[in-house]
Amino acid sequence: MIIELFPEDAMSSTDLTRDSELTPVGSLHEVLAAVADPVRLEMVRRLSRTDEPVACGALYDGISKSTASHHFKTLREAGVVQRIVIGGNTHQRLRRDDVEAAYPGVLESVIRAAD
Amino acid sequence: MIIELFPEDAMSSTDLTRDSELTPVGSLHEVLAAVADPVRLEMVRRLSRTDEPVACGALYDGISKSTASHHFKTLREAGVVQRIVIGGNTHQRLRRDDVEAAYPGVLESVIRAAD
DNA sequence: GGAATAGTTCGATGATCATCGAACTTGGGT
DNA sequence: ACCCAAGTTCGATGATCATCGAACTATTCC
Repeated sequence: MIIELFPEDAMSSTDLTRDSELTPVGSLHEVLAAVADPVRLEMVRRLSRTDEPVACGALYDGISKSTASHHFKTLREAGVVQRIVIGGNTHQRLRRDDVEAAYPGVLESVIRAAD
Repeated sequence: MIIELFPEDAMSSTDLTRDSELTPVGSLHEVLAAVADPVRLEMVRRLSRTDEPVACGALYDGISKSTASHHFKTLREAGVVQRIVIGGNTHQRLRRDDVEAAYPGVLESVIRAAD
């Protein structure tokens, strides 16, 4: 089984084997705007139920693949999630500790409020 | 000196003497969307420096009165601030405790992160 | 190699929203 | 009574963004 980790903004279809350097967490405004959207908040909520990477398909209902992909990108660019490929399948992992370090308490309290 | 308190959504220009029943704090999505905007976040940040109501004019720079009024309305409808008239001048008061009760830690951590 | 599956990207579209100026209202001061 | 200062409301405008389908890419399985 192959596990690949993507740097956030250097994703191109012909460049899939970069090492796992993570984008810094975005501005407070970016993070808040990311989790303010109901669809993305639900994605974050589901991700928060475990510390494991979660397959994309398990993170949303009722929207198209392309819309979901757009929301993943927004979350990734804000530094809230990280894309991880496991055995050819894309997963998302919540960057709990990174966001906590940048903005202590923000993500945790939002997740608690969303439950 | 006269102090008047407005219920959030029953504000009309001919109805200025209602008692001070406060709107419940809005949904998590409303609160997050309210503080996600940079202009409104700065308003909240300035309000958080004191527990007193603050005059409108002291809460923003570089935008028009009408734009500021729009942002105040958004914050009020989300239940984040309350409008208070003191001696004929409009002030805003941060509803710290109400938001804290509804979504523990959210507003406090955002304010701390904004400083 | 071919089919099937998973995800991304690309336009396009419609909705939401931040912004402004202008007109209006209200309250205070002269 | 009159004016001035402070806020609100009303359209209008431009920007941003959520959404979709379609086309494209990549990976696994047969």
